[in-house]
Amino acid sequence: MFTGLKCTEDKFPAEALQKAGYRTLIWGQKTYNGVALLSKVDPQHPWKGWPEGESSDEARIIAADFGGVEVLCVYVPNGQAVGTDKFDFKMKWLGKLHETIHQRLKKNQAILICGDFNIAQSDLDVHDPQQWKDQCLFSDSEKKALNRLLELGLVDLYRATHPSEPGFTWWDYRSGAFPRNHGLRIDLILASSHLLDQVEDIYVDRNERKGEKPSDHAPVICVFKAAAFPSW
DNA sequence: ATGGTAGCAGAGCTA
Repeated sequence: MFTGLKCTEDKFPAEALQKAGYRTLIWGQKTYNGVALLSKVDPQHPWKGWPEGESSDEARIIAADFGGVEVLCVYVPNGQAVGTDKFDFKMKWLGKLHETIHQRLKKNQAILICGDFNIAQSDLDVHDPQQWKDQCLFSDSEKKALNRLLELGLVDLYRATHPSEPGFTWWDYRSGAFPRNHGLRIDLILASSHLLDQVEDIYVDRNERKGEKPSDHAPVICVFKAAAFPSW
């Protein structure tokens, strides 16, 4: 699962990935956004934008069914700052995501929603909750929107298995945030609750935030037991 | 105190 490709599909290394054995679902966009799903099994019923055919100008969500579990890759708008037009757009986008997930859970569809949520939910998810209080990524309205998603019946897989580890996934490029561990946990894997028992291992790979030209995010790696996807 | 860094694209916007 990838977000923030910042390129059109022709610039994404799909061929190399396919040679390495991955199926690729890509929704690219010039300069901004962009999402992709890689898999070792065939995706079924893929869609992007919004599921009922509603179009979207921004490449922020791509999904497909993999062996009976629908996987949604999301790049939630950053929101820039509380009170801006971009923040309003973020809140509206989260409303649509809520409705989309609600429809799927109503049909008992097993789902996994992973990506950059651009929201830190609790004090444990933030290096300095006082500094971040009421700021974009940590405002009450954003936290409430994320809580509404979870209340539909989803589990935050990392937090459920690591109740006291911060598990930061993002550190600003500025001010030496990574070496100081001034991070936030904003990249999440939310799942239908029955999938929690199927988690073999889940962790943040901090090594991806090191080295030459790293992303400002580190990936959350989740390994499921084979029983989670019986048809694979 | 409104900085600071990075990517894309080729200046300024977004994060």
